[in-house]
Amino acid sequence: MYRDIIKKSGLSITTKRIALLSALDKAQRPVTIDELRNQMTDTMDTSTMYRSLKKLVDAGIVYQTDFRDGVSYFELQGDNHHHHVVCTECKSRKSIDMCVNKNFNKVEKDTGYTITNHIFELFGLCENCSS
Amino acid sequence: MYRDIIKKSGLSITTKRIALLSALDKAQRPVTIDELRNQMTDTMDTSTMYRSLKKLVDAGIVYQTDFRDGVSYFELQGDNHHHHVVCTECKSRKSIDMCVNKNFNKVEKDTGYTITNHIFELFGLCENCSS
DNA sequence: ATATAAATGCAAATTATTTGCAAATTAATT
DNA sequence: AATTAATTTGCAAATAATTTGCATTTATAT
Repeated sequence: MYRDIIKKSGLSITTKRIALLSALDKAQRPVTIDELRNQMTDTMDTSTMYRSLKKLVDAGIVYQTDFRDGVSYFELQGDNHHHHVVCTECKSRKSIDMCVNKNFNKVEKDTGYTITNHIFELFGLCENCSS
Repeated sequence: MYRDIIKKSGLSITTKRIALLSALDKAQRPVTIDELRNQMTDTMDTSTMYRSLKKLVDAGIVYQTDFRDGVSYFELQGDNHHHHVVCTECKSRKSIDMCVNKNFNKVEKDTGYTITNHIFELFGLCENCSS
């Protein structure tokens, strides 16, 4: 349940945030703020979306990423942890299972930072654009 | 030599681009467009910087990354390939040696994409901010 | 040398994201 | 349950990074 997910992070449980997670869940792919708003039945102010998403990202609940097209993308961090390849030409994307070893103990010991989340994306040319 | 690096990518060799690479080389850390312009002796229009950097990034010469503070960062892709940890609170950063296995053959086979570059960043709390 | 293609500067536009503040909602306390 | 304190939300406006069109200059290919 979304309430439990939010609660575990220490954030306040609000109807808007539940709606937000529900919309992200429905999308099942990285979406922009605009796409996200369209997915939502409930209305939600853009600034509120940004503020809430930031907290959910910092809490590790939402995956925020950057496909280098000037917009932030958000995706629900589910069990099927994954990343993407992006064509630098046509901007098409595919999901990939590959991930860096998620055990960040060594980095934490070396740097003193407590790692809560990460970003990993591959860029290149798709089959169409490389020919 | 910067000329050779540019040539190998098939881009035109211009004084501006050489100045750009030289400035990135001097910086030896991820820099924003503004920081980069300050490093440069030669003047260069902002739009030109963006356009040239995009090509250098696509060519795999420059590493472009995103620390989630609304600005793009650029760093010369040298021999010392590395990534970073970023504090989500105070925005402080450290370099780390850790990288995903750079052998992307399996991904290329699975997706049909030709991988030219990637982004990988860790986010969390630094020692100060976690206490 | 000449022609073609690519890169540059300028000025203006676009658009994602942030901020301040008052009202509303949620969490904590008695 | 009722009250207080803390957090969240909406609104409107501001901020600032990035992009675009076009004419000119510079680099590459013939």
